[in-house]
This record gives sequence, C-alpha cells and structure tokens, in this order.
Amino acid sequence: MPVTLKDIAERVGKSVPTVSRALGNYADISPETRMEVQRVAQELGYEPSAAALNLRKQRTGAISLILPTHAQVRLSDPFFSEFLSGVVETATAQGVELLVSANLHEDANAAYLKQIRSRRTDGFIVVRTQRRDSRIDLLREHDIPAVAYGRTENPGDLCFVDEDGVAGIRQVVDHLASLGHQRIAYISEPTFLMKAYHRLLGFRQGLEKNGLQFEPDLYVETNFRQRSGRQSAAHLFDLPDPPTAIVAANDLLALGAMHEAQSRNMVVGRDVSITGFDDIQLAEYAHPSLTTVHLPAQEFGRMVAEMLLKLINKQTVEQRQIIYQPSLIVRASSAPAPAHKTSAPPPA
Amino acid sequence: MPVTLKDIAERVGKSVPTVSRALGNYADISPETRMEVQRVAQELGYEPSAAALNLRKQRTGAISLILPTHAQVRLSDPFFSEFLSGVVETATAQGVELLVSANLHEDANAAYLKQIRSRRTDGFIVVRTQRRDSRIDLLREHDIPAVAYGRTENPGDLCFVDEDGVAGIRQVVDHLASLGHQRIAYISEPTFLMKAYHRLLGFRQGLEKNGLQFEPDLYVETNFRQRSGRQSAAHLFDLPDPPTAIVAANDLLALGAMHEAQSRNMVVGRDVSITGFDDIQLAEYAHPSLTTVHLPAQEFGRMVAEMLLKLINKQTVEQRQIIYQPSLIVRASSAPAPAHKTSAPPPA
DNA sequence: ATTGACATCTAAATCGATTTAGTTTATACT
DNA sequence: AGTATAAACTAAATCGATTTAGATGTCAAT
Repeated sequence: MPVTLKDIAERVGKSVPTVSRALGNYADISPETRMEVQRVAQELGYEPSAAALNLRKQRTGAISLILPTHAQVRLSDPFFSEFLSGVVETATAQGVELLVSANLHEDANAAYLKQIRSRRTDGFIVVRTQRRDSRIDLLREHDIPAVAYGRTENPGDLCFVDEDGVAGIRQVVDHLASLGHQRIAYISEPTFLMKAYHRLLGFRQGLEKNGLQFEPDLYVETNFRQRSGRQSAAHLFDLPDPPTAIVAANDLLALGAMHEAQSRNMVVGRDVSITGFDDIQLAEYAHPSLTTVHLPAQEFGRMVAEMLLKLINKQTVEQRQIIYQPSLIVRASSAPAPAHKTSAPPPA
Repeated sequence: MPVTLKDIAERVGKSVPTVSRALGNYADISPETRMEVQRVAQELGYEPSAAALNLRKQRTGAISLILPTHAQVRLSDPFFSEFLSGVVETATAQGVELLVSANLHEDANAAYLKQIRSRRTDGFIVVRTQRRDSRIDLLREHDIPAVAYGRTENPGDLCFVDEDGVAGIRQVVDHLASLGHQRIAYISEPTFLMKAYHRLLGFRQGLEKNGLQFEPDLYVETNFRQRSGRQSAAHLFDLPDPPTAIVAANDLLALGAMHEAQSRNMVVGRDVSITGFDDIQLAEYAHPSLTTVHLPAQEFGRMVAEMLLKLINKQTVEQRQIIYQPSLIVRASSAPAPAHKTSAPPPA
C-alpha cells in the first residue's frame, strides 16, 4: 500500500494539514514537528500522490508529444528519435513526465482535443509542422502552452525552434554547382510540411543563384522513407538525360537513392553525387559516407522542451523563435561532375 | 475553462451524481434524463478530468517505460525506436497513455521507485534486461504489473517477450562456417545484458557445433554504437592473423565494422564477411546490404504492450513468456572465405 | 387508507493532497 | 488584570469525479 499524508499524520500524532505544511517547510510549524515529520516521511518512503496533486493544483507535471500519422511519419525515423531523446532527457531532468502517443484518428486534432479536455498534460510539443497547421490553431484557441519544432504560416507568434532549411539546401546546391554539376535533381518530402517546403525553396534559390534552371523533370515529390528515395532515384536514372547529382530532402531518402545507384553499379561519389539533409548518425557510416547538412537533433529536442517548460512555469522566454543556421558537411558521396556526362554547355 | 460534471448538472438542472450515472448508462436514470445529459455533454465537449478519475479509481490509464542509462543505451538506437513505436501504437489504440522517461540517477531503481510511490502509472515495460536485474525484483516487491522485453535470471515467473538469441547467432555461425570461414571473430555488447549473453552463448555453441575453437583473441566486448563497432573491427584487423569473418552482436556494430573495413579498402563480402543482428531498416540499404538476423522490433513492442495491458486489466494472459525464433537473412555482406587467407588447414 | 414495489433522483462520503480561515495556548505589554 | 501578539496547530473547503446509502414520488395492490 502506498504511503499517504494520513499515515504520517497518525505516526507523528498530528493532523494531515500539519504534515503537509511541515513537508512544505511552512513557517508556522515548530522545528521539532518539522524534523519529526520529515524523518517519518523519509522512513516510510513517502511520495505525494500524483493524482491528488494534479487534481488539487490543476497541474499535471507532464508534457505531451503526439506523433502525427499523416504521410507515414514514424517514430523510428532516426532524426526524430534523436530529437525525442533530447526531449525525454530534458523533461526527466526537470522532474516532468513525457506523454507519448500516436494520432490514430483520421482527424489530426482528435488526439489533441482529448488530451486537452481531460487535462492530462500541461503543454504540447508539436512536431512536423505543416505550412498551415490546424493543431496550432487548436492549441491557441484553448490557450494551452505549446512549442513547435518547425514554423508554420499560421498567424500569431508561435514559439518554435527550427532550422534555416532554405539556407541549408542552398549550401548544398552551391557545393554541387561548384563541383561542376549542372543537372541537379531534387527528391522532396511532401511539401505541405513546412520544412519540406523550405528545403525545396532553398533548392530553387540555389539553382537560380548559380544560374541554373529548375527543371520539372528533375523534381520528384515523395514521402520520407528509404524505399521512396530508392524509387525516386530509379525514376531519375531512367530519364533520357539523367542528373549528375541528386539532392535529397533528408538522409533516409539519400541513402535509398544511393542504394539504387549502387544496385545499378554506379559508383556514388564518382558517377553520381548524392546529398542528404539532417546528418543522422548513419550518414557518416554509410558507404560512401554521405554529404549532408548537419542538424543537432538532440539539441533541438532539448531546446524545445526547455522552452515549453519555461512557458508552463510562466518564466520569461527570452527567445520565442529560434532559427538555427545549419552547415554543410562534405563527405564522400559528392564529387566533381563526370566530364563525359555533362549535357549541354561544353562546345564539344 | 474545461467542462466538468457540475457544468452539465447545472445545464440540465440535475445533480452531479445523476449526470455521472447518466453518462455511465446506469439503470436508475430515466431515458429522458440520460438522453438530455448525453446531449449536453456532447455539446459542451465534456471529457472527464484525468486527475479526478485517477484519484477516485486508483488507476492512471498510463503505462511507463523508463530508459536505462547504463552502457550508453540511447533512445535513438534504431531497433529500440522501432520497438517503442509498437508500444506507442498499441497503448494509444487501447486508450492508454505511455510515459517515457530516462533514468538519470546512478541508482537504476530510483526512477522506478519514484513512479511507483507517486502512483503515476499502472504498470511498467522493462527494456534491456540484465542477467540479474534489480528492477525486476523491485517491481515484484511492490507487486506492480510489468512485462519485460528480454528475460532475466531472477527467480519468479516474469512476463516477457524475448527472442532466441542463442539460436539466432548459431544460424549466423553455421552460415559463415558453411562458406568456409574458420577464423570468425565476435564483437559483443556488454554481457551483463541478458541478450548480449545469449548471443555470445550462441556464438560459442555455433563454433563448437562446426568444430571450431573459441579464440579469445577474436573476441571483443564493447558497447552498442557504430563507433565501437568500428574500433573493435580496427583492433581485429590489426591482429597478426586477422579474422575472415566478423559476427557483430547487432547491426550498428556491424555497420561500424563495415565502415572500418571499407576505410582500409577492403571489400566487404569479398575480403571479409560481416554480419549483424536485429535487421534494422538500414541493414537492407547498407552497401553492401547486411547479412543479419531478423527481429520484428515493432511487433515485439506491440506484444509487450498488449501483455502488460492484459495484466493490468486482470485478463488472463495465455502466454506469459514468449520466445521468438528468429531467422537469418543472407545478404551481400557475407560471402565465401577468401581462399588465400585461410590460415591453418589447407596443406599447402 | 395503508402498504409495498418501483422508478428516479440526490446527500454525503471518498480518493489524497493543499489552502483558507480560524482556534488554542503561551508570552509580552500596559 | 486585561489585552494584544505571536507561535503552532487544525477544521473545513476544495479540486472533479464515483459510489453508497438513502430519499422522494408514483402507482398498484390490499
């Protein structure tokens, strides 16, 4: 049986409120009583009932993260699980629980609404923001503390942590262009997602800056997984005039594309250059190692969690909107464009 | 402001208990009242307060999973995050929350004890079981429902889901032996972990069965990560008489070992064979694709969660101990032993 | 008219804490 | 002696549900 204040009260011969106040170090408790109560509490291994506290304080001591199910998002995405580990660590370090659930409904907001109404959580971490994200509207309506990983185009001053995806991909394109690539393909994540939209934007800006044209043929929009990366790459390689470089919107897509190239006996980093985004742990260990844009996933998780906890505790959040400037990591999967393959310009 | 029973009671002009009973479909409520109450509840978007329910019912509607911190276990382990996604899905589908936290204390049991005492959870999922696991003892002492992923050597009939690691690695060794390998190295996870112990056991049994000797030189015990796999492989390749095959206790170690081999310009699947265990998503997409032992990680997560929920709901658990028989997936990273490298037997 | 049976409903207790508003006792001050 | 003040404690209310034990009213049977 768990230990309650009543148990302690009986043991020390005082009332329940006295015990409560003694444990709370209130001034109107005599030193002797305080000591005795604390000693007994320790001895019995007293820990306050979370449920009673929640009810009384209207505070759950928990934050919530609901996994979106749209577009085959999976917890097992290596980037996301790094992010999550940052969240978990921070929450635990601050004595707060993390509720993780999935949204199995069609309605993306059903899970949120249920948690809000049943008052299970003190705040939300929103991941995979969409350009127009109804979850944000819902949370704002109910005035629930929330921090997003990723921006939205919703009105209002959302708290978020994000990376500058536009700048990230622009660096990739600069890099490839400087290696002489002219036919650069892009494999995109679904662009209703804010970050996919930014990355695509970066790609187009990068092309333009380097005097290259955006060619619809060299653009594929798909989802997140390796399999999709592979299929998209297959499509690109089958074009009459295939690209010499493929920019993938994330590392998993890039690894899938690499796999396809290799299964065609192409040497990645010689016959074709392939780049990713995120710099997941496996990017460095891929063969060849993957040129990508580094994001501190775990750190993002920490930052988001910390911001949310401040919001909940009504502390001032000095920076409500953080945009991280990522940097390019050049590894072996990108190399100069093969000379013989260059399609248009050389007057040969 | 959240909606309470009181709000509904005022609206329909009945008492709080009546509303409660109407929503609970009790028989002593007139059909008209029942209908009216349910209509109003629907209209106001009533959802019972989780805290009030917890307190009254002594049930939290949540299960808990505490990440162990020993031996650099990380949430971001791809196998583990697949497992976790199975847990999350099952919990959510059954209307139960999942609490995820980390154990940041030195004392592995501190986090458990705190959750038990504060009655935050209805039960635990225990991962990364150790041969002798004090967490299991603690949970048994407190009589808290718990299901482990992995066995222990603790006394008592623990509920668990596990794979037959011994049989899994034996298949790997059989496979390599049949390819002519005689110098087979093993990179182990820390063997205080039950599963690492089983896999090592399988390795030794496999050697014996194939008439090979266990050579301490060809054995490295390390932790879980790619980096360790790489370092261990470096050590093995630097031996005067290096192995022709490396069996890694998991896929990440194998990918690290592959990376080291490749950085020495060895061709994996020709100059050396390397195998993994777990069959994480990336194993298939590695280059060369990785020979490994398949485990249905997500399915394990589902099974564990389902078993735990049955335990909590006092339903009969038909199978309290499940040991899955894994099977070998042969891919490109394993191949016949290079003829010239064979060390002892050929009478050349 | 009285009794019993039934249908509906509600007062009060409960879960385990905290907080508000007192109460009691001792001490100090005039 | 009478009053004010402070110290140390507690009764009662509260958070939002559920449950137990009754209360009330209606109707039928005697």
